[in-house]
Amino acid sequence: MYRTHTCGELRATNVNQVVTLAGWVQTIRKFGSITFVDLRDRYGITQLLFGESLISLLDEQPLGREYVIQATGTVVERTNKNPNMLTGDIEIEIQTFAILNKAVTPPFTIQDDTDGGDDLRMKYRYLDLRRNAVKRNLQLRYAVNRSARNYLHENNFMDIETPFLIKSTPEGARDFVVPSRMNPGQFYALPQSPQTFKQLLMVSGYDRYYQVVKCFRDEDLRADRQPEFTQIDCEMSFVAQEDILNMFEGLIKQIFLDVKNIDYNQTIERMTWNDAMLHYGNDKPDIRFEMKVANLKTVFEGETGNAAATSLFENSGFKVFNDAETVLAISVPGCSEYTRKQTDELTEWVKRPQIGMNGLVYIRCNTDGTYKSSVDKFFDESSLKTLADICGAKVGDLILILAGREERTRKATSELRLEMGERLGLRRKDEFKLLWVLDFPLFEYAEDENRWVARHHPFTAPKPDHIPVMIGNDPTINNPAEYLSHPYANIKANAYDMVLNGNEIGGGSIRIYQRELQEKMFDALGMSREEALHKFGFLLGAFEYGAPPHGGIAFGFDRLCAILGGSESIRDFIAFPKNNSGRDTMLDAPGSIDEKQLTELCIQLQPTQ
RNA sequence: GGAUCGGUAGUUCAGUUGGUUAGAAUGCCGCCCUGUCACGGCGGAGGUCGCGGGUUCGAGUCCCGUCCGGUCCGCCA
Repeated sequence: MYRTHTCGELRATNVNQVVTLAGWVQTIRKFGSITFVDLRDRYGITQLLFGESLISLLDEQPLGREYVIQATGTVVERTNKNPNMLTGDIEIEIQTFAILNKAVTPPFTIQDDTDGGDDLRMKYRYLDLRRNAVKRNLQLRYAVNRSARNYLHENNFMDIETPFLIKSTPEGARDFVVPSRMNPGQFYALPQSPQTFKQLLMVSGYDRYYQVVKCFRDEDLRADRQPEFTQIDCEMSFVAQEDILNMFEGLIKQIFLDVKNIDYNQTIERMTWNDAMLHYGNDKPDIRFEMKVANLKTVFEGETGNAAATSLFENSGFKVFNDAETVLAISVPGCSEYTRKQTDELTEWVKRPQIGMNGLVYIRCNTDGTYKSSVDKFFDESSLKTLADICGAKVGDLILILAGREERTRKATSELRLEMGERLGLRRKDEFKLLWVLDFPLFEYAEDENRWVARHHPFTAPKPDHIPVMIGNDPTINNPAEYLSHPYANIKANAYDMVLNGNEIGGGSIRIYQRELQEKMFDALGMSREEALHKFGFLLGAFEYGAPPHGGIAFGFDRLCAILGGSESIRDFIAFPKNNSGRDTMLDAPGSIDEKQLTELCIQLQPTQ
């Protein structure tokens, strides 16, 4: 053995023991005849003391940062203790040491506050991983993994692996594709998720399945998105929505307890998708703070908005509101004293292309009970008061109003709400609020193709009482302009998302398990009978051999870890992540392949456009 | 596919209105130091200002193109 102890475990109780440690040189502090060396391994840092007798040896074999060394000596109590270190009461008085491997000077410092930028740390990820900050994240990830596995195991779930080389599916994200040498001209696809396999496992009778599994989607990336990411993928048989919600509330609570030592004993709130959109403008609302959206005038899902407000707009002569499809407002608490400069800045904020509004109207609910707005020309004091009351604004609030096309306005209002929540410090990283969002629409209208697409995926079942609507109606959209009045537009899915602090951390559904309904679904998505058979014949066939009612959920493992770790970026929680362009800068992947490999695969490259 | 910000010493950054020899901190190297733990002191080395072109007497600085990276929209569950 190279060592008797790790660098994190020696304490005052070990004094006088002769120990051997092995690890990396963190820092060297020379004082003429004595030298201190901080030795680091995965478990911690221990101070080594090289005394006078070792001076000449150190001259012959000088140490450097990140050298791997082995050192033997006696544990002694320090004269100057360091209360900031776990091993700060002791040091090792070295008798012998050996350099196991030299190291060149790393391109950035291996410290908690490194001087290296993201780019460089990714290129030398194996060095970055030595840093505490990154190590802590990976440890947290492992803790979440273990907690989830324990809980699922205790509840009879069985970990079953599913293949990575599968077949391309038409719906959903773009597939990553792998050429098959043995089947020239043909390709595997990497799974976007093990969705159909886990359903087949249900058909096979493995009534509780889980997997911590890689999924692949070839879409453009963000800070919180990777081309390959990990899901905690689960499926259960003989369950209705309520059973699933209970089971996985248990899972997330267990993770909170094991990983964060938080006893999440409050009821997990439930909200319909409609309410989420109406009151938060968002299908994954952050409910750590209120600031709900007031629907002054709205066309969302046939909602008419507030009649009093709407008629006020009609009488005001203020075209912006009166002509707008939708007028939404939020009441920002305690901001009535915002200066002109601040409201102007907010106006600029909503006018940025990412938000895309034309302007912002505000009403100050002054502390003296008066009202002052940016549209005083059109609304008298009593009208402003009426609007403020409709918005539920209190004295001291600043009401922010956006108007325009429904979809954009709602999204912008949601963004504005989150931004104001952020500015007011209402989105605390150490506060956790879970929420179920239920009753999503089953279908979404795809304008460019004039057809329905599955909002979740094509295996999601409608709410039980909406099944007849789906079966009894022709999915064809004859009049694109009025797709909203098509019966399919109102079919709700038996689906659920788990939301944590405004992030979707998990989502799933009760599945279709009857061939007829599944065929109707493919039909509704504009897939021909032949195409459905070709792509999903195996699933339709399986449903004929006794498929049990089933449903499941998948958690975004990387993102869950990031939120629990208080970080914005999932990259910090992945040992070897890819950058914004899907590149691994350490490997320099993806890369080109040999002509020989291409020939074997019968692949000819085209010049890039 | 689009928008936007950035690229200067090993690293993180500063660099004025276009003007002499491009700076700081940190890291690195050398010397000194027996109690440091962000050690300290003295000295030193270190630059294709991403790349290509243009404007100009003169470009790190202005313009065009290009490559790389960050963030966001579209896309994606």
